Amino acid sequence: MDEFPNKYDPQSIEDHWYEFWLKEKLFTPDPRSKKPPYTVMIPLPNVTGRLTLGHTLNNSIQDILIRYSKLTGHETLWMMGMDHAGIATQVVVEEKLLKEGIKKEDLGRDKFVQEIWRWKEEYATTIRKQLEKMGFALDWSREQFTLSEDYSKKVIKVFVDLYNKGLVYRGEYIINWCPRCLSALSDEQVETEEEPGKLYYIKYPIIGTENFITVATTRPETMLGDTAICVNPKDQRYKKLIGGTVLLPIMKRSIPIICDDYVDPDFGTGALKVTPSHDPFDFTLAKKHDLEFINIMNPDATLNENTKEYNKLNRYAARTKIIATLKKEGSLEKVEDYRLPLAKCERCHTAIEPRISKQWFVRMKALAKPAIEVVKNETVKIYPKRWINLYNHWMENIRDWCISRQLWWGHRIPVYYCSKCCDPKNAETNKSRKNGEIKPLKGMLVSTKRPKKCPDCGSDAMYQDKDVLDTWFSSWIWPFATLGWPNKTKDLKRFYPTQTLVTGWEIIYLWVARMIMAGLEFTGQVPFSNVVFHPLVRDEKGKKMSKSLGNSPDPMDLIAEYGADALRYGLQLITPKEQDVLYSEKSIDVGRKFCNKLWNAARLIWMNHKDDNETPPSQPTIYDAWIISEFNSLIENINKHFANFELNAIARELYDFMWHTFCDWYLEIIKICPSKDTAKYLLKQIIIMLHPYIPFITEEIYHKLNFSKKSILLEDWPKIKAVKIDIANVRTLKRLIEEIRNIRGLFNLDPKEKLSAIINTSEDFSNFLGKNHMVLQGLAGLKDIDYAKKPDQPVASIIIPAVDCYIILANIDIEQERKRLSTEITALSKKIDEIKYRLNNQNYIRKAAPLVKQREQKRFEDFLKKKEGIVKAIEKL
RNA sequence: GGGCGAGUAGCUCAGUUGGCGAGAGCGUCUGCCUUACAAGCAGAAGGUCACCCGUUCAAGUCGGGUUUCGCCCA
Repeated sequence: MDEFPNKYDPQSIEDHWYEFWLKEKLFTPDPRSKKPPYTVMIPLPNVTGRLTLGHTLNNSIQDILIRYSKLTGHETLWMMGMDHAGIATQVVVEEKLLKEGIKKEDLGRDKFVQEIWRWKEEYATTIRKQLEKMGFALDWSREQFTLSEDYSKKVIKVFVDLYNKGLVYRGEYIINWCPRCLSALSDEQVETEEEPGKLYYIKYPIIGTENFITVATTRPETMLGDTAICVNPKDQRYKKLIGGTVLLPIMKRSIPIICDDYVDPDFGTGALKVTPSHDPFDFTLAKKHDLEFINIMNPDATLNENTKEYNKLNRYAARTKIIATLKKEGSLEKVEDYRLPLAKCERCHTAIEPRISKQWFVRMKALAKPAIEVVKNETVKIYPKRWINLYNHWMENIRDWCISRQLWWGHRIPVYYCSKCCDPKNAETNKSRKNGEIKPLKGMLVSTKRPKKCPDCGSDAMYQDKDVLDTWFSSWIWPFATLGWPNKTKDLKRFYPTQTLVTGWEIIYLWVARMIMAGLEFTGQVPFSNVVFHPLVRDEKGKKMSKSLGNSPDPMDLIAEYGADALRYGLQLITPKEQDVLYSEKSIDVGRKFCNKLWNAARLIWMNHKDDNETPPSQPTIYDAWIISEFNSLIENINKHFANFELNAIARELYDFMWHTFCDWYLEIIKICPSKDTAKYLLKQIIIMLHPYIPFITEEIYHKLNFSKKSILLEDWPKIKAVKIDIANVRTLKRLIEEIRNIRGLFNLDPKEKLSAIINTSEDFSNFLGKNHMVLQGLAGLKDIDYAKKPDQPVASIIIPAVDCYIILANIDIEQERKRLSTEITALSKKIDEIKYRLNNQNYIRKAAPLVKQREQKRFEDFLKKKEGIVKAIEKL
């Protein structure tokens, strides 16, 4: 341990310390320990690919909380796991196979799923490696996967339990359908983008007259499935037509004209064509008015046999053909350019096709109610507070959750149908099962185990529902399923409910709200007491980072260049509390410089104080007392910030203290005025406080300095140590040095030139300076100091509270000095007038807090004295 | 159209319940390789706290309005 290079090299130490932590089992908690628990559940990364900068930020925050909690005496558990990420993973693997010329249908379900498992193993390894490189204190011994055999059992149990409680039903509904993935998507998996399109005005002849009614639509091809025209009942233009019939062009069907308040008379022509099977709005309208439903599309968004000659055309080709026909018929009134919001599949960006189909749903209203309550009464606290509004808004307007997906990768729905006596096409259970009344369909069984025989007819031809469950249906039970639920395990008892969930606000509905509901429903407890939302990482121009834009740097590249600690620290420094992060690589460089500074401070202490004690000094100097007192305020602030999850503020305070207080002042002072123990003791305290942010370098320094514990992670968080020495004189001295340095700069003096000074001050402070003149001389660059003497030549004057100091300058520019002092007098006079006005105000005297009044009075007196001093100084010039 | 957030130094942002001379980092400028650190040290310049009105002894901070930008929802 006698090597201590003057440049910090992260690459040479990081891997070693991670192995050390694992070997010492520092990340694996002991369920038998008596310490209070602190549990954090990682927002499970998807196995779709590598981690991004967003993950880096998210996980760094959790690591900071975990390490801080461990240092403050908690038994910590950071639960590791990954998400099978149904649709996302399936799409990625499908695309990969397509590039090799293989279609998933050619492989078949089982082989394709095997293919995904292979992919999963590969990427899980990559992800693990990345998390290790970042230094995260994850408990690898408890690692989970949402599609593991064990975890899957829990997911299936939840489905069956909810079904038995009447909270799961199969129903017909208009859903978001991706014609490429051939699957239902939840509302949250749909992204909307505004795109240029056209608005087509189509004339529908009114039967029994020569007139037309014109409707405007962005999707003319859906007219083949129209079953009504709808207008607003208050719309004067159409009032007489309500109850009439029109002839649907092309299809030559007659359809009714109805009215409803939902129709916006100002949009298009004010008349709406109603296509119940292919538009969510029209679907609701049709249910209300009991209209006919005509499905005109196949699952892949080609038209079906209900469309005559358009059969098998895809939707866009059909649109072109229909427009041509309408033109020929003279039914197309006009076409306008129009920007329309287009719904797309979040994963493959194909335009969504609304579609009526049979899907499985969870009834949400009853689950939401207690979940709203626990946030309101702060059993679950949300940081920052403003996200509560969003949570409440969604929860109060919650809709049933469509949980079936037409995918191959996922938990297969545990519903079995008898091929003899059950027709699943008719399996509509939402009506019969309302109000918790359970009337299972004939020949259908919902069960955790595959049945051998049909419960109704005894046939052994039972087959399982082809669909799988939404990914979020497995992750909403994450906080307790990972701890052993439904078994009452030691882990569950010890670590559940968890303490803090850290996540991005974009999954507040998808995940956070649902976890709260599941926790309450299945464990009777909230899953966590705190939810900390952190911002999104954007690039320098404010663009969201994404793979497709290619603007997200690979954290691994950054680690290779700057080190993991630099990445972690730099990121924390630029992460605001309530705004998105604008990432710039410069900030990582700031992190690197910070690490290097810390490294060198440790190096200095290693060189000069290696053999000191690591305990507080038994005989502190006044400077020791001063730095300990400064450190006390730091501890106080940081503890406060931790309580509010203000990690950015902590990073800033630590930066400022380590660099600008400890290094710039204290370490410089003790080069001149020697001290024992304090530097080493404080270094230890500082690296303990920095450890949650920059674990590698602090562990390295800890060992280089031979501190006593096996790992810095086993240390205790610093506590405030009362200071018994009056340190006011150190503060004045510091101020004096700053002012003298300022003068040096202003007069462009050679830093090597030693100056002479005359100081007039109190007896106490001159006694202090008498003993401490070396510090003043060293740090301000003085040679002689005269006390209680008046300057007899032009000088540069420094007037601060309780000290008048004159710097003797051989070739002083008198005019420059006069100007400087006059400017200062003007500023002071203005300030003095302001304060004077306030001090004399009756309301101020009556109302202001005593502490404020005291401070203002002091300021007033200081300003007056300073002005007086400067006036005298000008006279002497 | 509805909601949320933001506007403070050239840039990115801090600024607790109103109360010290509005701060930091980066950038710019000046001078320094001063024995831990040039990935450094010592300094400087730079602000009508978006705009208007109000509450108050006192407003960057609270209230109302205007405006620009960003995001979410329909």
